[in-house]
Amino acid sequence: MKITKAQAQANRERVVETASKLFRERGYDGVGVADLMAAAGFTHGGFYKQFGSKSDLMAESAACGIAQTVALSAGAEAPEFVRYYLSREHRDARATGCTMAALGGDAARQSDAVRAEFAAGIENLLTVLCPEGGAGDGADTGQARARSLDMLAHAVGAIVMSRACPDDSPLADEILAACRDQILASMSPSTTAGEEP
Amino acid sequence: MKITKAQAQANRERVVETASKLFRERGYDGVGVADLMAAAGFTHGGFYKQFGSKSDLMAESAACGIAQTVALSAGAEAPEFVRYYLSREHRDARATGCTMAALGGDAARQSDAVRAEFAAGIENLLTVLCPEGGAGDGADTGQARARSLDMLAHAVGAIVMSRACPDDSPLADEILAACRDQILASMSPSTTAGEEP
DNA sequence: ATTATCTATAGATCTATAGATAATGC
DNA sequence: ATTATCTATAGATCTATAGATAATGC
Repeated sequence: MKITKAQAQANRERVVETASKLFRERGYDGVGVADLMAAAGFTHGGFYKQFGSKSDLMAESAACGIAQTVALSAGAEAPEFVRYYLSREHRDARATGCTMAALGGDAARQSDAVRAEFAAGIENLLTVLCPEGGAGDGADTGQARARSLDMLAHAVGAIVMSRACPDDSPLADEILAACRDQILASMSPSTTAGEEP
Repeated sequence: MKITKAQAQANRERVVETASKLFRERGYDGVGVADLMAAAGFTHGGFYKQFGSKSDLMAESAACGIAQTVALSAGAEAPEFVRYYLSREHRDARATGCTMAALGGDAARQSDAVRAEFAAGIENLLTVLCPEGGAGDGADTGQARARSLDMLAHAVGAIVMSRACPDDSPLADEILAACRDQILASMSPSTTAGEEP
């Protein structure tokens, strides 16, 4: 019943990826260790040789999930990304969609370790969404960073609110459309400069 | 051990209000029936004479919680409400703050009955946020309604994202400030008309 | 010999129900 | 007599641990 070291490492990664999806689908409290290990193809006893606790895995799987969103957004133009993020397809694909939208509310009630991974994920996403806002400390870079944070929270809120409505609810689609139009409109006039007086 | 009919009704309402707060603080799965009844001052056995199931109570307490936010926003000017909603005080007061921000993510994984209460609550909030968008079907009322939905999702997203960061994280405050400034700026030029070409 | 995984289980939950208790309201 | 609440408990979870098993890797 024992396999190679490399296989063991791959098995561990499979557990993290499976957890990342199951948690997004059912929430942190909606997935038991036994459930999760069975979904990854193991028995639950082995879990505690791979991870210190369920909470440790939650932090690791959050980092894994957010990294997927960062990788996805790195290859896309901003409006293209917004159109995907605010789509019905993304809203309805909870298990593979954005971790912040699926688990942001749960994260608020988790350990600081889990929330630190969320914060780190947001910072990583910022370096991709606004590369110019990374280093430096001027008013322009601060402005770009603020606008990216605002856009991100705006998009996350749209998905959260849309998913909180019943399936096939017109309101759910209305929320997505309203936010998508508004975010795209706020981006088109000028991507970097603000419109404050 | 029996009390008057009026007292029994008051007791039932106390359970709903206690649930509304405890759920916002710890999530739907974070509060057991025994916990909840003890917090309201009862033993857990009585719960099932008051409610059909825990899920029934979740729907009822969601309606109760959202009604509080509707009542609060009804008495305030829009910018005043935005400044309160996007404040650190509101973010840190989970048990008494907005139910949609606290439980929107959880609601997505609950029964259609729970989500129907969320949708109804959003509609109620809309009649308060944009009275002009209620009846009628013209382009202007549709625009006002879309802008209100957008503003609501935007504000909810800001609270969700801010709470997902560690306590005392600078990023958590930065998200609030960025969204507050952006929402206020988007409101000040013209409240009803859009800025599309 | 080491170690990745499995079997079995302890101990603590959680939802829901059954029957007892005691005060209201006819 | 009715009924709001309480006591006690069933049955199903859930996290975590202990010890067995069997293949790797020295």
